[in-house]
Amino acid sequence: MVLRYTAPKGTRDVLPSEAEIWQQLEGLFHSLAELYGYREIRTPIFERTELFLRGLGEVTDIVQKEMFTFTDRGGRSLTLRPELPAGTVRAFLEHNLAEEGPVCKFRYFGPAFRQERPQAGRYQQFTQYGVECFGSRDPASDAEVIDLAMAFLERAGLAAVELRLNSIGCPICRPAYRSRLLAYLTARVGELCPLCRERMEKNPLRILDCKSPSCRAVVAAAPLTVEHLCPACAEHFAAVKDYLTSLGRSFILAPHLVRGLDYYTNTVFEVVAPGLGAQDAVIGGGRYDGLIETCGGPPTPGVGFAGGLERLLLALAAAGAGPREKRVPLVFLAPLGAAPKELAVRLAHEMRTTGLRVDLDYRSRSLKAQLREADRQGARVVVILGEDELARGKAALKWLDGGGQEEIDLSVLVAYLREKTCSE
RNA sequence: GUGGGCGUAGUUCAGCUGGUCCAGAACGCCAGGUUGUGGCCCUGGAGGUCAUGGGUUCAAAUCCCAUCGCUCACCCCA
Repeated sequence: MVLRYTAPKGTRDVLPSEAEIWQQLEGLFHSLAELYGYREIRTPIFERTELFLRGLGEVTDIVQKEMFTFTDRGGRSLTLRPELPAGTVRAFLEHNLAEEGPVCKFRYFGPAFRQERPQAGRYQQFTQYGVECFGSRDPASDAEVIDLAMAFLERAGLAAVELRLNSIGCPICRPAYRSRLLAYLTARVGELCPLCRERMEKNPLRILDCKSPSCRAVVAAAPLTVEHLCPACAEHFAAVKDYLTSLGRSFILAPHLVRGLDYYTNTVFEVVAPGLGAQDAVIGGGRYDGLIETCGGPPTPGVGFAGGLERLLLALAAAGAGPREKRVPLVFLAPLGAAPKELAVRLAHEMRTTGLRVDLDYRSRSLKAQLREADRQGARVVVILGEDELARGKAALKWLDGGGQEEIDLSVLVAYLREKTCSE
């Protein structure tokens, strides 16, 4: 088979059979976030490049090698958003939404783009959903965000997940911790992988997260962030844990968890699911009290999480779980002959106008073929329109789930079908 | 950016130590078995330049090279 065109690398088509699950998950996310008070915000798919440089940090991998950047005809540098929080912050500041109240809570859902080699659970275009809570420093907000993330996964049908939690401190306690860590690592630098030796300069915290066995051995005895929090951070972290416990959300302390984006402070967490291969985090998030200021706004605390829908779908498939599909009952029209077909076309129009889901086969095939088609589509009932029935002003209704067959006057057909199929 | 695996019907795959393979199976699709009755069953049918290009050979889906594509992993993240 010679294909002239294929979808671009790292992108995928959501075919009709899958689109239904997408709709359900999207709907679930919106309705649940709504219950928690997070209102939807939709921002552009591309932004000025500088926004991401500032927001994400110039030394992050995303900025250094993963952005889809282009220049418009006016010579401005634009970038397809690699994540949604930056645009959300921009809109928050641009429209002075902070004026509407001390705490602003947003949810978002939409495509994001990163130019990197695709692999299981990682795409160049993926769908990011998440929430942001701006303006609250309260640990209860951290707990709320995490609770919402977990509730969403739970309701989506993903039961076996693991919530991993850590605190990486704030600008007050982190420098001190950082130098302690560096002192420890410098003594054993020879045992680190080449990559981590480079990290010593740029981002030593990331070494804690390295998967290389030799680094893990070094890191096992390294000082931990949680042991060097300032009193405020320690208190905050303790409160987050207490809140989570009282909400019935169990978690696993992950002292080596550090997230790859510069803007995180205090709480960081991720939710991992089994069966996902190397990319097993379905949701990641945390607190980022410095982000809004970095983007040019007033000092404003924030917490949030972001998840990838494609990854969630993979996890659901691996777990053999997922939301149940619930479709509107289908009425299938099966005309036999020219005159009945003409009537069927008009009937279908009328029925659809009244809200019935109706389909028919225009190919004028045998009744057997039409019934097979109805069955294939999962129809609830077939309306058989033959010359005989029409002559008597009637139609035959065949209920496909074993309910038998009956004749109904054409004059009351639509009302009858509505009553029978729209009641549940 | 680096490394491994793979590209055969709509789908999942078999065939790959070269020769009844100008290629098979299952599922799906179409039709018949029931001159107007689905799902199960039976029968038949359609559907593939074996990713593309080149090479080796009397002979290549099968060996070699290149290109393209997919995939997994590293890096990093959703």
